[in-house]
Amino acid sequence: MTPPAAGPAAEPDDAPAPSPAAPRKRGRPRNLEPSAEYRQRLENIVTVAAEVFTAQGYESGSLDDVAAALGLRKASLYYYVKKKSDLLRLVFDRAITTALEQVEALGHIEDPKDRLSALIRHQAHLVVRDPSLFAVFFDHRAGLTDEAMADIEPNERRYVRHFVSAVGAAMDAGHIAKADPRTVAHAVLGMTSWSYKWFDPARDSADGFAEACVALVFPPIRT
Amino acid sequence: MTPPAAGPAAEPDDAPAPSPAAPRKRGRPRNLEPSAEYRQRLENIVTVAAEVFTAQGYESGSLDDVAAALGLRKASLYYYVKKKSDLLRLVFDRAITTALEQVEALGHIEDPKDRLSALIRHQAHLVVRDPSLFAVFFDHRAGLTDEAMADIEPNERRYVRHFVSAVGAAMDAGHIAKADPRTVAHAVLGMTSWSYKWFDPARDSADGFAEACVALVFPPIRT
DNA sequence: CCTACCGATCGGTAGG
DNA sequence: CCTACCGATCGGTAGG
Repeated sequence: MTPPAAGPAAEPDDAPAPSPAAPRKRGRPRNLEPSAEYRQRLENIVTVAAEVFTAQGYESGSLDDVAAALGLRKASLYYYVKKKSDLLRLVFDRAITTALEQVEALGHIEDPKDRLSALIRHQAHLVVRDPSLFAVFFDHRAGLTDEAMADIEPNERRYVRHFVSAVGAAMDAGHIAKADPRTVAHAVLGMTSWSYKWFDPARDSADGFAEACVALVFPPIRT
Repeated sequence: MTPPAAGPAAEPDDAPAPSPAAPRKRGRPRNLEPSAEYRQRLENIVTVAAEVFTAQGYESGSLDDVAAALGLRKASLYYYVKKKSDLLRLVFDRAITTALEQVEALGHIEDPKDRLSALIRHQAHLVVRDPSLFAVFFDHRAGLTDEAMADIEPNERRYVRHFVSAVGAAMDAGHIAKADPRTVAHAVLGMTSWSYKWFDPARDSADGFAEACVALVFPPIRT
């Protein structure tokens, strides 16, 4: 495997993109972008790290364990990350990024009931699809550095806000009982997210679970 | 502080209580029961350990950290436990024991709707009252030894069964939509238990939260 | 991406 | 309940 000129493990080096008016840099531009193969391998490392950290915890899942699961030596991981906590941060980044992207794609739904239903289905499927990613996200926050935490928290808040506002809209439209929207939003997030602790794909159906959650919040017309 | 003759850190030593027909043991009976003060101090250690493990995680919360939070030296903890994982097990024991006791006290309620409502209120208050105890219980299972795990799992299953059967009864009685009872039970457990991740006593009301959960499952009559 | 290695932390023990 | 201490693990580095 040929090392790219610069990867995430190298010095930050992400100078601001030259503004349109900036003078052209002299000479051959440095290879700032890591190669596609490199990024691909890093993605794989993150996936495996999430599995190891889920099974053993962040602290006791050693870099030797992660490397072994990848068929590498520990020192080779330092070619991809500068420190262990970078691995954790990458897991967290992937978790909120994918979650947030998908939720944002649902923001356009006008009808309050449809929007909240879609959010519930989304959250149920998201967590069930990637249990180890979210197990790390939910259970190993203590391992994050302060800086990583500071980066992630605003995104998390935005995420929760989508649920709070959808819950509030559903209340205003009379679809669910009036209560504190933040509380109810967290109840909804809890009932869906909790699945990483019990859901067994061999036994449970993702759709069945998602629909059960929707039906709990919006009970089908009763006789 | 005077050491009791034997504490949990000593050899198991819990010989079965002599059956009524067993011959009287000769001589002064050995002091098998740890003193009340000793047990009290151990309880305190468990409380503090739960806080330390919640804040830092089980692996990175060192025995030095736990001892310091108690105003002790690390080696002194070995007067109370034989190994670090005993501390974790004691936290888990306290969590399921109190949870199970309270749930069992609710089993007598006949009306399915009342019973499930009571279970929901119970779970909400339980977790909100003792967030660090349950944070450890929910997030640091990986630190348990296999034996501790084997001891705790059956109790946990019994606990879940209470919810599954109450959910099933509420479905049969037509109070909630028909679905897989196990799935719905876990949804209910999730929406209540999740509170250890977001509930802020300075901002949120425990009763308000509990009632919001009940209202989500049993919506008040709508106009 | 690997071999070899160092330093710090930490669970646990000795002995009082 | 404490002081002193040991051994193993593990994150991280040197150097190729």
